[in-house]
Amino acid sequence: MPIERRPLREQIREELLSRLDRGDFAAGTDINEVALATELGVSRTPLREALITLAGEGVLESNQGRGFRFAPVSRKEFTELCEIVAALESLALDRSDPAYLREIAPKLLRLARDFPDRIAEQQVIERHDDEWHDLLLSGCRNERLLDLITSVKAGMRRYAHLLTGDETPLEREQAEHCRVAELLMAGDLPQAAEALRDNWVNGMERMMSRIPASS
Amino acid sequence: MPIERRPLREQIREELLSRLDRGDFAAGTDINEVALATELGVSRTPLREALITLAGEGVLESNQGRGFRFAPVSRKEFTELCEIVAALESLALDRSDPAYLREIAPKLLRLARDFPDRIAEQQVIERHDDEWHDLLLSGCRNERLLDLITSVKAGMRRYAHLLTGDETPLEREQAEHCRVAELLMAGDLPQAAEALRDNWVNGMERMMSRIPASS
DNA sequence: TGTCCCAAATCTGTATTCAGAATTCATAGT
DNA sequence: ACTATGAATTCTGAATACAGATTTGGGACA
Repeated sequence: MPIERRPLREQIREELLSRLDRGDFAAGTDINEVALATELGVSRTPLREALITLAGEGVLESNQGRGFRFAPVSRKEFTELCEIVAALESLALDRSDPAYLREIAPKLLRLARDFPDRIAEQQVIERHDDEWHDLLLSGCRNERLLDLITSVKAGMRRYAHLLTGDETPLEREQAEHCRVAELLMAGDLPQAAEALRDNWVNGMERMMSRIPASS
Repeated sequence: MPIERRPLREQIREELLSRLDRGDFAAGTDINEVALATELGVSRTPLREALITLAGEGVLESNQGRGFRFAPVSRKEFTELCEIVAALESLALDRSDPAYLREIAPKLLRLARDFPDRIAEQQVIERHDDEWHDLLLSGCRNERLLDLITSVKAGMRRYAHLLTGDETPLEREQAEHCRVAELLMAGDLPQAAEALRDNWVNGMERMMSRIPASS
């Protein structure tokens, strides 16, 4: 059993993202490097490396002389991110092997129907949603594209916790996933890609009201 | 005249990218941090920060314990990158103000026609090409998308120097740019986006033969 | 009371140092 | 001659140290 040995900066990055999911950080707040490094039990060096990576992904902003801070959320930015991910996932679907997609379609349908109960914790729901999208794209042969999608989605994590307590939209999300899966089973790739884009556009609208108006 | 004060890591990143354009680095070669830092006259800290950024953009690879190296080039990866940029630029065009596009269309046409002579240095041609694309997208209201495009294009810089000495394809590139500009003048956005995608697909094919077969 | 200014404290950006992993090179053994 | 082994070297990953920029807080002055 090979023990995990990978750069601290990556572990730190993931820890920060997971804390972001839990809503531990308020958007727009400054990061104190010494404090955070101490809290994480690492030195500033790998922490800063992680922060720089996150800044590159749009999770953080950096200003000369005043360090990093969590980028403020805004409806405009979330719209922009959704547009981007919709286009990228749609492209990924287009670059997937149709045969493979038909093969996993039943599983996608099952996953979509098994959408966690609305009582479930937000964390669980999100993980389930991610799992579904990951499976959907798992047949994409454009590796760079998959990496890029992951990176862009990291930037969306700042918005995740805003959905806590949401209930009604869940059914919509579920229905849309089912629709994509059904279209894939029917082998209609273009329509499936279209439905996927719709899923993102609708998801964007669902989130909109939850995002505080920019100051 | 305010003197430039911004993080070293950014200046280093740009310096490395510009050296990459000049073909100073062979793809696949390891980077010696101390040597490179000394050569640049900086310490390893900001250099490593720049390297990490470049790794995030796909310019470099990093392997635990053995540092960074320029990611090897391959036809597969270049294809992937072109697919991505084609989709992103096409989306950017779609998210631009049609009126603004019609406004800059004449300038785009002029720029395209002024394509540098084939005798010009590769560097000049590339800068001209970039300038054209930048102007084309300058009206895109999705700022995140513009940043993303810049970042993905950084990953393509490893391929730039492979085109040196190419001559014939220049006219094709010029013709394609003109076509996009003309469609924009006519106000036909969908067709222009289509022509832009074609431009990337064709550019990809032009490059293909220049990329050494992966070992 | 409110505002401006300056000193102290805080924090970032960069350099340097340290520890341990990976590589190299020479040598012993077959 | 070739391979395996291990010590020496080189290099990365991480921690610490340092310099200068930014923020904070208090006191002088209106």
